[in-house]
Amino acid sequence: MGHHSCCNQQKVKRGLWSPEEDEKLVRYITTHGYGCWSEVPEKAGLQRCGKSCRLRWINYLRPDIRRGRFTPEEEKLIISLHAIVGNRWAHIASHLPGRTDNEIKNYWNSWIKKKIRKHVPAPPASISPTTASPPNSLIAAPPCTGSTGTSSVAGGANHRRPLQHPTFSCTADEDEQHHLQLDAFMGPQAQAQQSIVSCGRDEGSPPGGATMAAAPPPLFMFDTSGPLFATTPAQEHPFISSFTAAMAEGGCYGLQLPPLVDGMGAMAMDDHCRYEIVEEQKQQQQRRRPEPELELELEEERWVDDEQLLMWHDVHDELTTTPSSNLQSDHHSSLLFMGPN
DNA sequence: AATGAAAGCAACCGCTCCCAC
DNA sequence: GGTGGGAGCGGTTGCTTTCAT
Repeated sequence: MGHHSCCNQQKVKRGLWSPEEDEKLVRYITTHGYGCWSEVPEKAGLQRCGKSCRLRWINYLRPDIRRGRFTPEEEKLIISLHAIVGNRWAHIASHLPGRTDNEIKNYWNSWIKKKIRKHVPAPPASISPTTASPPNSLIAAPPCTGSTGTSSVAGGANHRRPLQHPTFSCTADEDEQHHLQLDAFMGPQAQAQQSIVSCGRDEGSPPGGATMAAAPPPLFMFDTSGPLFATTPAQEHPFISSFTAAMAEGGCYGLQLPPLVDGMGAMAMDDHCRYEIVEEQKQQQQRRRPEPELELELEEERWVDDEQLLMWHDVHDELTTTPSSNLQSDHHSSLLFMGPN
């Protein structure tokens, strides 16, 4: 435990910020900038550590901060991005102007909690590969599985309390409408889920347990349970066809998505290379095979649609221009797609 | 009206990365 | 190449607010 080195050197105040402290910090940064956060407290006359000042500024005092409820568009974006990059809140936040990673993280975590709670009453029998859910509904595993990964938008009866933010307030009916819209958005993805078969979860994510929260299923996956590069009927899904066509047109890697991280392009080598990679993926999958109900849930939640494809391109463009050192996510490494060939 | 539970949110903690030396 | 400090990030905690009974 203990505090940061910058906090040990002086007696620092902790806890909530007072308006006076906020004012001091804002006044200082707006006039001097924040070249070195460790120097900010002293120069601004605050008895806080630099990290605390930074956090306060970034999460609350920044002039461009946008507060209030997430719009449906923002929610969609968060969901899509989370499916792609996982718990990289700062990265997700970079796609939502005015939103902070902390805010998105809090939103996501509370959303996950709602989802889990919603499914607590569901008897185990309801989790059946063929009967568990209506077409547009996605299933959450019971809490004992600890599954909190990428997930559906749980609309319907389970509802939020009235909005508290004055800038984005709405009535309960509007709130309901808001989430119905979100459900409508999520529907096609659930329908497309059969297009995808699985492989490659985050390294180090054991089956079940809370770590699933940090290891959402990748957006694109491939089947390692059958013959190498076997085509599944599901791959005939229109999305897949259009997707592979787009890949071909874009001069991408043929059977694979363009790499999200540096070095992944090397995976598009020869068959021998691919074979080794797939074998490795198989072994990893064996090590972390989910429990049956979890597996079902993951299957339920594999969804893609054209909008996600566009999102994927955006993110890919960004990630491929970002130094790989900033993108160590195993999540990215699992982002492969094997086409119908 | 009182009280406990749930939800929302701000802030802290610990870790990793980056960079200067 | 090794080291230390600063910055940034994700996970977690705990306080406040709101809801339900």
